[in-house]
Amino acid sequence: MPELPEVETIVRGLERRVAGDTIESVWIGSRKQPLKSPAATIAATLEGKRVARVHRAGKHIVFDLQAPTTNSRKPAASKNGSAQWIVHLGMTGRMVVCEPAAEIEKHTHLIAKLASGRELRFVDPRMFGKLSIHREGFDPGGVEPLEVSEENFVQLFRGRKTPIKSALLNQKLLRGVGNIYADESLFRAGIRPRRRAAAVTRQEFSKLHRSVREVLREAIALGGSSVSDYVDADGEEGFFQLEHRVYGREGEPCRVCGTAIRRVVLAGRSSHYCPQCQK
DNA sequence: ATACCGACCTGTCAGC
DNA sequence: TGCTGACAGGTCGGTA
Repeated sequence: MPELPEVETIVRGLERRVAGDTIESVWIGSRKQPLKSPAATIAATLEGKRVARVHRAGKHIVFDLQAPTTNSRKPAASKNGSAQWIVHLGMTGRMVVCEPAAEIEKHTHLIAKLASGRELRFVDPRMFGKLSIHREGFDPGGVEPLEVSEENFVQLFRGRKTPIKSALLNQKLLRGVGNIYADESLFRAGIRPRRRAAAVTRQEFSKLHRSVREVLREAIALGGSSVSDYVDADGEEGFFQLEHRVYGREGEPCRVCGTAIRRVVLAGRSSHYCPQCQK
């Protein structure tokens, strides 16, 4: 489901709705698949903590947790009291903020009861999502596409023999770009997905750097892409799917030149491009 | 290093 | 109506 713009939209919604709230108790389902840390560790870490901030690192949602402030001054409290809850939504994961009375959806794997009376739920049918706990300073590696300079961007890919699209999807290089935004960025930059990164010119990299950031910014502004079932923390759909120029448009006319959009499989993923506009 | 493939899961949709 | 196969926003590990 979620790439950088979708996760960013969800994070903004969560920050607005649960930051400052306190997690009173946690229920975790019996499925082990979504858990990267043991259920007992997750539950024990979340319970009693205040959600100080919700932010994003690549496609990961990061909840900064802190122990509630007390009157007593314990030197160790601030150190032991902080932790991070990391949520990766995989393909179909969703974070839902709702009233306790709301029906518990199938594939609900975690429910956190909040002091405000609401609940924060993690729902994920395919269970490719992952929940984990980190002490502090979580870093998934890679650089943020919206922060990287053109120089550093070029350095990431220079000389690699891998197809440029595979490189864009490599989260250890650039974090947050997934299948949709890789295809859309390459279209705007006029580069075919199979081109070797090493064969991309400096000028094309410059264009790609701009395209990636432009596509991500526009997508965030429209609340992400709702292709099948994506909704944000408020249950709202995004609208960037209406702006897709190649993704999911196999056989349809290119919006620029009218040529039929092609689909090929690259690294096991559907890849869409215009054979006329992209070289 | 790199690239391809299956595995991990469930759901949906097109075609017969 | 129901079966089958292809496909889905992601990542990991194995193998050549």
